[in-house]
Amino acid sequence: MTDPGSLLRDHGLSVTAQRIAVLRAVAACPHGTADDIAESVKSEIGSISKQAVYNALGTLVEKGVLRRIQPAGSPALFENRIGDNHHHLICRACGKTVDIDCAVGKTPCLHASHHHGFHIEEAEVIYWGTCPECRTQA
Amino acid sequence: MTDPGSLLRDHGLSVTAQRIAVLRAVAACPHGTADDIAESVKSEIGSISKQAVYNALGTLVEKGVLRRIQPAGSPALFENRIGDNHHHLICRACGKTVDIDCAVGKTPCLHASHHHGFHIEEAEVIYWGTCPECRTQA
DNA sequence: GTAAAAATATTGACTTAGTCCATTTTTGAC
DNA sequence: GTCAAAAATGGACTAAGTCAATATTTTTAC
Repeated sequence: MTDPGSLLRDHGLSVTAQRIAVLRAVAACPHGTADDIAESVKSEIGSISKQAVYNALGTLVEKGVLRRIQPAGSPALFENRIGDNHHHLICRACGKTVDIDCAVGKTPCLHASHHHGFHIEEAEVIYWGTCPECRTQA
Repeated sequence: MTDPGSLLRDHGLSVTAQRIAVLRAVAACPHGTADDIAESVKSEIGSISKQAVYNALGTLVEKGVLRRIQPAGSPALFENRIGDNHHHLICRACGKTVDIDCAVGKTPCLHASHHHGFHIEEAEVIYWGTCPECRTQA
């Protein structure tokens, strides 16, 4: 991983212990919830306020350092794998989330047939299914 | 629209005034939130409990009569256009949601390159962009 | 290195979307 | 019409996240 300090500076952000710890936590738990990340940060630097976690995550998503995915029926998840146009495959039963490379392979990998005058920025794809473990149980 | 009563019976559900009104409300406001639907139902049959709205919507989604979409940063939306594999285009600025026919045209229109042993049931696509009105304002 | 300004963090109340549960009412089958 | 099962009601509750005032830290300018 790039040094978190320079990563922040490069995006014009102040370097704070909280933000560095949040970056580390996202790297450590990919597809983690805000809460997972808060827990992970606490175990690293002792304590952090809920608000600081949300602020940091929000700012970092805004600057394009992190990506937020928000699947139906789940709190938002965060990941640091960005810019490669990958998608997500989520288990309906247990919520397990894995990365999936884009089926087509380039960005944007999809084109809407009729865009209603919208300017389309991004195509987000979520595959829903059942993971091997949950399939065995059923 | 199919008669709501038979639609419910066909799916093995009891026919109640609340469910019929919910079906009508979803037809009347496509891409409405649970709250929009509750309001619409109230104006039709006078009153309904919040719980009945959630129960009805949940059951109907489960039976495949309605579809739930849950975009980031928005409460769940419901629609009755199902089975044609269409997708959604949402304005980041104002939240306006429109239907988009599948770019490829058949179900499932996408195939994950590596499915990690998952059984994939559905590919959900959300296009994010800016609608013509919001684009003019910016 | 210091001080002022700007940015960020803390705390705690608050909001929104939705769930849980005990009770009452309605529905469908005989 | 009766009765069991299904659904609706009402109200408390929870989870995820936002707001806003204050305190602290970081950055910038000297």
